[in-house]
Amino acid sequence: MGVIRKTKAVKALLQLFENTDNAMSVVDLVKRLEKDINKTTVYRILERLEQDGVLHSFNGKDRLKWYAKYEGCTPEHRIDAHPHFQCKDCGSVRCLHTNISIPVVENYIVHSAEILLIGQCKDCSS
Amino acid sequence: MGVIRKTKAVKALLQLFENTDNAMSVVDLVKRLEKDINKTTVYRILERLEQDGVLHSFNGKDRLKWYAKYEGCTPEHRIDAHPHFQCKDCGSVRCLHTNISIPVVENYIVHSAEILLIGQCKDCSS
DNA sequence: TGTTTATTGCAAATGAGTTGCAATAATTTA
DNA sequence: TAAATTATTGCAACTCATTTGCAATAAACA
Repeated sequence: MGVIRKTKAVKALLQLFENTDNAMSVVDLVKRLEKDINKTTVYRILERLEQDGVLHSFNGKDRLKWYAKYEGCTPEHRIDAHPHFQCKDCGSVRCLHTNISIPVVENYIVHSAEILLIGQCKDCSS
Repeated sequence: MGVIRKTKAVKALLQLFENTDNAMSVVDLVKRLEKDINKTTVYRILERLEQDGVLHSFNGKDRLKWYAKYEGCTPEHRIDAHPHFQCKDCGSVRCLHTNISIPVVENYIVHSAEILLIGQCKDCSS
């Protein structure tokens, strides 16, 4: 578990996650930071932050890579994973704090689970 | 619900799904059929077959599009979705016939769920 | 048969994510 | 503190799955 240097770029990225529980796609993050940070750097910082347990990543229905704050779960203990919800109208993604138990499956050793619920968020259904 | 013409290309594709319960990635299907069917055509036939309820698609951990036979579930009734399992060693994907109940989530209308379990398959763990 | 409609192939485009490399910045060591 | 080592960043070019436009062909229908 290396130490992450709090460079200017790292700080700028972390700041975007500070005031929200929303997940953000890398595409979106790259766009928001493109004036200050290079695309490649964004990808690499996110990778480091995930390795260090600050963020976690998963794939959206849109097949983009999404990141959100890690909030407690350890990499070894992801089987009772929290689901993510993606709104099919606006595309936004949130971590849900409902834990879903994954049953033991015969013939398969399950290490982790990615649960993506798809539907409509509050804003888009009203 | 349109009728799918059983063209030569459609038949060739369906045949690949006939004797297996495995899911197949589009990349793999394209490769297997490249002598006879154009890549674009493969993509389009798969789309049609999904619209017609013959196949269903989902995303793998590898961010590829995967297809498998549909087996009973209707598009309107996917909430108690069956999970898919992807082996992180060999990359193979299977539909599991274990139904997982998705809890009702406040503030979100859940239409469907994508549950991907990641781990080791029988072949790779022995 | 002639006309409309669906299917296919091809080439080129799109766009997310990655790689190699040189430049810079931070840290360590002498 | 300066030199040496190590980590971070930017840039350009690349990879590769998926999509698009368009013309050619095949099937269905009148």
